[in-house]
Amino acid sequence: MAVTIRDVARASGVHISTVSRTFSAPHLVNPETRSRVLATAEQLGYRPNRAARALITGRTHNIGLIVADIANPFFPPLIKAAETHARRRDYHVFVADTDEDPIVEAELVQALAKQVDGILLCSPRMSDDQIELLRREVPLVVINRLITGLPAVVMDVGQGAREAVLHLLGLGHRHLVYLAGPRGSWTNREIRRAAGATARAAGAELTVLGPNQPVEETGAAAAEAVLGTGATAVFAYNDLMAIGLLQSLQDRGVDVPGQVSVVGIDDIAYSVLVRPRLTTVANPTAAAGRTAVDMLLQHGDDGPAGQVTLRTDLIIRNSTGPGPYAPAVALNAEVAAHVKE
Amino acid sequence: MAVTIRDVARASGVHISTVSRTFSAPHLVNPETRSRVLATAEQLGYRPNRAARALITGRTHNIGLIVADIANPFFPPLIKAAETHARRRDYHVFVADTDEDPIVEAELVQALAKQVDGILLCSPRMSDDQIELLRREVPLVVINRLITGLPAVVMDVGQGAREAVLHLLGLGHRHLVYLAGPRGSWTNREIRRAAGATARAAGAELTVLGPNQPVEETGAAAAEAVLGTGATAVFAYNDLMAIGLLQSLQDRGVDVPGQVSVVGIDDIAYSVLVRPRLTTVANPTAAAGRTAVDMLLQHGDDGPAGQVTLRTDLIIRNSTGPGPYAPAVALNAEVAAHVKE
DNA sequence: CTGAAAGCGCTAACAA
DNA sequence: TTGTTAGCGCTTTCAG
Repeated sequence: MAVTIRDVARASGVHISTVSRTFSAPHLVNPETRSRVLATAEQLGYRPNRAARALITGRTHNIGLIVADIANPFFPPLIKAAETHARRRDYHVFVADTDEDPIVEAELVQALAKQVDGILLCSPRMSDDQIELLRREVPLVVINRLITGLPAVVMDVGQGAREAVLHLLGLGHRHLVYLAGPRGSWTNREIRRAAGATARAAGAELTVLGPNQPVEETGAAAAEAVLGTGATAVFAYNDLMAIGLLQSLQDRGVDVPGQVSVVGIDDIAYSVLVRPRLTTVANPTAAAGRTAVDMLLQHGDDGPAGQVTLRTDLIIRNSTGPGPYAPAVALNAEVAAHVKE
Repeated sequence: MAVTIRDVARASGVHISTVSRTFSAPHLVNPETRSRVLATAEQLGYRPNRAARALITGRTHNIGLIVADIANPFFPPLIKAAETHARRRDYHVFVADTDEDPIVEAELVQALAKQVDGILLCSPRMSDDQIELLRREVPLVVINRLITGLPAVVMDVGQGAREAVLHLLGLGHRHLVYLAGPRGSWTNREIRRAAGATARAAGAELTVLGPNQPVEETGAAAAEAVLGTGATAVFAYNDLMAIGLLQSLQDRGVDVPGQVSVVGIDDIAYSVLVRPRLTTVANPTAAAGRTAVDMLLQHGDDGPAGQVTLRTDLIIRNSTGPGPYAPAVALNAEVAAHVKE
């Protein structure tokens, strides 16, 4: 089999515990001995067996990352950032995909629990109670959801939604559609709440269409319904749906943003690849991934769990344009004041 | 700490080895005893510690999956398929991203080697020698690359390239551009070779532009160069580049496919989201992911490594149209005969 | 600073 | 069918 600590000990003429120390507590070993051990280890190609180490230290140096759908372009940048950041801290990341299914999600947490030092739950679809139960089995950090007492990093989609609605209002739109996301999504609730409050405060109408699976197809399929409402602007749960809608509207001969304005959320890479380029609320997914890893690894150091909120940014591109009403130039500030809670 | 095999043994009044057997060789234990053990295990919430098990069996039940860039939409469907398929066989998947860097790639293999039962190398950028060295440390299955003696699953991009070029030729194009992919990519070499041979056999011209990083930006940046060649059709290393080029051409007022035809490879989800919809060679990425997992897990059973080639399919959409020459209706069959080696 | 010894949680012969 | 006995490769007291 592979070369073990014993081989190194023998080859360098010391006891295995000295070899062990050389790797896990170098300062406790004589510099000369240390370099000799290191040299033979190097030469033999020795690499500590993490499973064995985990057995005794109780730390696996693995992290679990559970996402709703790897194929959704929202996740890859987050996964990538988390993985790279974790690796830099000598951790490996297990990635698992739940296919948007809360049952699978719970099973995955259980399956991974003993294999990892903690799990990053990204956009979980489980109920709060469910998560509450699971957190006893394994340290959890939740991304894109707020649960009392649980460490979390969320992207402030509420603020983003508010800005987006204000943007639309300022453009002269008075009847908006919110093309909702999936049931069980905290993000979806946040957006809906914030968008609703903002529209209401301005005396504008907001029609909610949904819930929907957060994929292009549902966006495209919603075109008829959107047109049926008579609204002149649509705010979608994510860019995927916004893009699906955008293309579907254009395929029907509806001009965007001439007749209908469309705004998305996430700022996925493809939002600049469609024409018109998509106006959207940028989510700091990479930062969220890194932050979540940090929170998980600090877990225990600073007692009670923190909750970090990351800023979002409205990026105005070409899928939004003037609405049928007079541009409410002063509206932005005015409404903002109202809305500020 | 967590509940161990000893707790279960005590609680159910048997020896730990009986508990062990209940889980790893159920048929060797009395049905009554078994159900009793199972019941207490269930009740105590016992879950075998995989690290401990791995230590003795030598099998971690983990698989490593190394990809060039998670954020490249080519990979997520493959990752997802591999992960789901592996999980069904009770394996977990470590996903790692190399950022297209062969050095990082090699380091990752080494780091993961002891943690996993094998590694799936997807579109590796390393040299053959490098990979040859690494395969001694850990079982490897390579995706999208052929290396003598190494199990591999490849998507037949050569055939796809041939079909694509024939399609273009049949449309009346005689001067094509191949917008190349990254250096070190086997896929890139295959495409180039097949496309070149096919064009040559038909007496058409093929200009190669590259190598390039396989991202939208380079596709967009290549617009000028493409126009400069005077070619009327472009075949890109992947959809990302094709889409970047497509939009960049349109932004310059060049009609696609009116003036220039564009075809990509991969058939990523976004290829139908752009207008015109992209003509492309569909790669069976999900099947590749599943097949690779199977090959890795069968490793050893059937001795020498197999090499599986998966079919690709040309999907004709709207980014390709008539070229300046007479449509060579009969050309397809004719050239195909020539090209068939 | 280094060696000896005792396990981490589990499996795998071997006996009984 | 079940219990006993060794470890897997490593860390961690505790002596020396």
